[in-house]
Amino acid sequence: MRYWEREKQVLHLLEANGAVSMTEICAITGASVATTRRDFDELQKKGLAQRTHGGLRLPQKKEEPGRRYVNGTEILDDIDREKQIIAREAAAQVQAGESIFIGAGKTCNMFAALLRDIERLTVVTTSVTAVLELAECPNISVTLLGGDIHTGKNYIETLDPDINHTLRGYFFDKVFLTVEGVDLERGYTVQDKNRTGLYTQLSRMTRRLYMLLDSAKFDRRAFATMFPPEKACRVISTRNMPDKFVEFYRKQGISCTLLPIE
Amino acid sequence: MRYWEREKQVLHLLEANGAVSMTEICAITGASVATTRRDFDELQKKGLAQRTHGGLRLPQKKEEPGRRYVNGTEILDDIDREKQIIAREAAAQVQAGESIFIGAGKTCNMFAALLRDIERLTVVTTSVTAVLELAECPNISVTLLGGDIHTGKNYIETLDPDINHTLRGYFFDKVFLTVEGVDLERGYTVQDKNRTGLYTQLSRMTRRLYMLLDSAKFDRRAFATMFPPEKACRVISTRNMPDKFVEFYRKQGISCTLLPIE
DNA sequence: CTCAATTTGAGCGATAATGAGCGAAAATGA
DNA sequence: TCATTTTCGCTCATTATCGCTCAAATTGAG
Repeated sequence: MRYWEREKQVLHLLEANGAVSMTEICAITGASVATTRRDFDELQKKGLAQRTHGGLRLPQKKEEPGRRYVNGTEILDDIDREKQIIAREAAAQVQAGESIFIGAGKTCNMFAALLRDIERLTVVTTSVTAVLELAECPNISVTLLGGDIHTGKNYIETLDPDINHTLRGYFFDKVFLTVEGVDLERGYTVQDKNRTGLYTQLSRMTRRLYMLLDSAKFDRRAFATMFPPEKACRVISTRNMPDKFVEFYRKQGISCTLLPIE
Repeated sequence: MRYWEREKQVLHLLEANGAVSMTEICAITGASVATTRRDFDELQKKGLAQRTHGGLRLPQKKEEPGRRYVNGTEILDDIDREKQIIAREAAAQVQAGESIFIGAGKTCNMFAALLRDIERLTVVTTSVTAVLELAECPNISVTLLGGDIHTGKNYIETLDPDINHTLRGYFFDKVFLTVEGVDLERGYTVQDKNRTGLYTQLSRMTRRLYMLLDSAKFDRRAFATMFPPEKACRVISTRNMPDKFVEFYRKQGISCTLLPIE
């Protein structure tokens, strides 16, 4: 049986059942598992099916662009669980009447969602998703900084390379940021260079700069460097933080909260 | 039975009964409890179900305060149907490569959602909800103007009384706005006075200012006046527009599209 | 026919899925 | 409340599948 015949067969069965198994197809087409495997790879490459262990399934309905269910706080894996624990600790630091800045990222979304009951809170942010968490809270005054929309996996943020003049005259009791990576040599790094200007400026506009770092951030380098790791700030992370970072922060005298992972 | 078959079975039964038991599924699929347990974990991780002792339940959709599901495009009544028709006509006016401004409101949300496939579109807006509709379209450059967050029934917008300096240097091919009310004496009126400055400025920054007016807007007065009704602009509305408005616009030589309500 | 390119099949260690067993925790019922 | 039963979470051994490479078979061109 030639490969186009096999492909036709596979697609037919796939259409009918929603999924087919490797052994099933091998039996029907008479081809070896190696060949069937290659067929499956091919079909996946064409986007006609999706490979699974032991078989193929119909490609999941693609959500329309822009219509994606915006949910930047859902816990999907262990790293998300870490983020949630970190967000809780960060939220515990915020008190009524304070003015804070919130960065963009999933941890920050979770963090924002935990602030709803704090009285007379003033929040400034570049995160559209964080705004969604707080928009309807009458006790919280939310200001969204403007700029071009950039979309990450779990967040939407605004980026404005000339943002600094907008911030003039503000002072924050606390600033909460996440980054894409931390590295002892390169420091805190982010993917978009337009963020570095804002974040660096923010570090000068507060006495309490919190970095929220889950364990996926350590020893990773993103494109643009913001500031060196010894820059004075407070770190909230989990016990998964590698020893060399723990030691480094301790040596620098930087307050470093390591939360247990329940 | 492979795991995708089990998943299909489980989801099917879950949909039908609202809950399934572990032993039940084990019997049906022929898999061991260990495997079924893992399946359940997987489904919970995907957010498709919620684990309980001895089984699975449908995830309860809880509406936390502030976490209200932001859906600014849902059609709930006849007025919404009008808005949808108006939005479609407005979207038909937009061409590839243009730069447009979108205001805040349900009609504008619907309008934004219809722009996703237009190539090389530049969108500037104060509507956070409109941004959500367009954020993930790579063909569209979206800029969100900053400001304080204000929440309406069907939208979230930013308001900045000093916005005008940010707009300096921009020019829009078309500007699409809605208002809270139109009145032949008072003109276009909105609830928040901070919007009038921006909207008045916008009317000077384009040659094509479209007003999107459903029939609930006529003969209503909101708090703040923006500009008089004879101010040059194009109107998109439905045949429900009262005759005196039709006559007025015609006398003023203002282009006025009256759409049939299907 | 020869030779190269493509397609297929087989073997290999690595990886993922599965099933069974065990102590701990939770639900059940007196 | 306490004892019993069920379920849970976890680990470990087993099995199936995966990804890969290399050899054999098939195909097509000169």
